[in-house]
Amino acid sequence: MVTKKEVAEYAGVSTATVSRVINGVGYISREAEQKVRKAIAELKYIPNKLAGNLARNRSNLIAVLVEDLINPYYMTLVDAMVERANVDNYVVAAFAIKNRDVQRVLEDLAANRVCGIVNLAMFTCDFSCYDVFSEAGTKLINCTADSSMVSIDYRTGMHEAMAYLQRTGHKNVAFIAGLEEWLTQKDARVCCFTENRAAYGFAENDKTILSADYPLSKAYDVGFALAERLIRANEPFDAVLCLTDMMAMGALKAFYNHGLRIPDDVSVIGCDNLEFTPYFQPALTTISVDTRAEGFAYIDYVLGKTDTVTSIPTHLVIRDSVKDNTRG
Amino acid sequence: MVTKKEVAEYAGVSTATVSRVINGVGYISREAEQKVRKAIAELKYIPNKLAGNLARNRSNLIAVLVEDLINPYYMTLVDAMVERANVDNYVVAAFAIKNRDVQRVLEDLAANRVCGIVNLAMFTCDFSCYDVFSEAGTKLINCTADSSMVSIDYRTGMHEAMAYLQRTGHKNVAFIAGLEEWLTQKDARVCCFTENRAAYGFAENDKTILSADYPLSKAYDVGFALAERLIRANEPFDAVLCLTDMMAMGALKAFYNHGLRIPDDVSVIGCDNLEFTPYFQPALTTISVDTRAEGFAYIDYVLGKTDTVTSIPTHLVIRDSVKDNTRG
DNA sequence: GTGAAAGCGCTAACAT
DNA sequence: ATGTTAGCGCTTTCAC
Repeated sequence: MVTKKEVAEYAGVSTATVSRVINGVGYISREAEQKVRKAIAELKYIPNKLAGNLARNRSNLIAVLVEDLINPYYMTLVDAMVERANVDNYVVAAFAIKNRDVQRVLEDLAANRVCGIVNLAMFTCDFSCYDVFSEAGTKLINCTADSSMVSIDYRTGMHEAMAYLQRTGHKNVAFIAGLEEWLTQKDARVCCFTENRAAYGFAENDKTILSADYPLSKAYDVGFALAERLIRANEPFDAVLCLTDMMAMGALKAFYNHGLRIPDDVSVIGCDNLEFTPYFQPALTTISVDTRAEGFAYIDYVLGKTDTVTSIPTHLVIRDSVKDNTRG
Repeated sequence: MVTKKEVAEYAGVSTATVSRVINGVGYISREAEQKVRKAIAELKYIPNKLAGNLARNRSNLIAVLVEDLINPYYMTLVDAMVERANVDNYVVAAFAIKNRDVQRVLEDLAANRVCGIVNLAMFTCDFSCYDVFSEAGTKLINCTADSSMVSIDYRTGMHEAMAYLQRTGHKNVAFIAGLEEWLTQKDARVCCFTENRAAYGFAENDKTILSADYPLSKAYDVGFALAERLIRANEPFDAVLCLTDMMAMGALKAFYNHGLRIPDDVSVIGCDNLEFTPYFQPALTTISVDTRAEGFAYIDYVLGKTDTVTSIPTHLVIRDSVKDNTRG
């Protein structure tokens, strides 16, 4: 493969000049630029990023840690990140944490001198793991106890959802949270719910806030299991909030299996607004998160374009899974 | 960060010796190995792959080209590839082709000297694009007109599905193929169907083999649209084969909207056995592809562990979306 | 068995 | 405005 040196010789200039036109940095004469561009085109020169990365001791690889690659929410996010990173010629690779030794993965990332790590997985890990990265100046997101630079404003969407349930005459709202107990109590969606349910006229029944072991188990399995638990619990409920759309998918199935009609017998609201939720049966009413903005924010931070915390908007998307009890 | 040289000095040997113990190549005395391992541990040495990649002019990056990152089938595949690649310390990154200039993506891959490209997307591209890679010895899958090294044996699964539909008394089987006309006619699943439908006693009605523009449009949208078209076509059908599970998802919704009950009014069979198809309503009967084997095969080929063509098995998974017409 | 040294292709500081 | 050159950290050949 043709090297920068060959291009330089072909164009009758030095490698530094070639670098300058490629990186668009420093002064170049119109004439020199012409010659270099011509040489690049004619020799079909393709810069070797491997060498560049080594020289500046920093790769153009951004790592995203996810629980599992099939999760549509994370992948929507990754999609947005890829898009944003690409405009600056960075590549993002997703690393699935599940079933793998986290320590080993991190060593891999260190070995490849990734320039940033976005942790989308909720695994727990001794923070000391990350020393090597902070030393190296790697940009970290959600990796340490530091307050995150990107925060999702779930409260707006939650309030819209709760107001909507109130308006449509619901009284007993259950919450399929799915996370482990201690995580459930920290989740912004759940907190917003427990803090405000009284104000919206909902019963304050903690027995209908259900925890499990997501993301250890798959979201739809968790949703299914918790919906069954809810049914068996014999507590009143006329609506169910689900932490994620995939949990809602499982819950829908469980209700269906038990002969409960949605939304006639029970209303369901999801969260994430995954692209295929309109195809759920019934089409799911859900809280939409601006994942594009979220993904962009992560990359902008990693690339040093932002250093203020970004708030990601959410809002309720109304479809067919909530019944209006105030009408016949 | 500590370098190989520092390790060498600390251990009182040369860098070459350190390399040897790390790569497990060449002769090393028991004693030297001890010292080196000790030095590595104490200095917390992490090899710099950037430098290694440059020196051997070949990265440890395997690129996977996909239509879009949210497609669960592709991501299941990518998941398997990641797993397999990781045992040899290779990293795989997925590149979404949609909405991006393919040429630009390929240049990116070339610039990063990826060691292999697995093309899972069905985009069309002048094969000359790939010259630069074959020159460089990059392993290519599904990138040129060459017969692929990995082939999915859809015929087995299709025969099982057709036999099952025959056994359960179906006569008019439609096929939601979704691809463009010319691709539909080349698809192994569709071909198997048209070649054998008569043998299974199904009507030979080409009007119920439906094409569209997948993957340009989303699979569920295509499935939805084609199911509607099928309903309006006024051709008889008592069962519908779908090219993919996601198309089936859309089709299910369309049938439901038109008051058709599945499987009572029409039977549906999907393909791929996505992990959440049990949660479709009804739970989807579908042709399962061994995606794990498929992903492994791709990586094994890229890593030069295989050079014979691998055949990936498929089989029918029976759930609740097909009615047994032979019983009451 | 082990070490010395010549690259790999590029960047960036410095010189001109 | 352009050229020179010393690394970046590792691999690998060749000599000992």
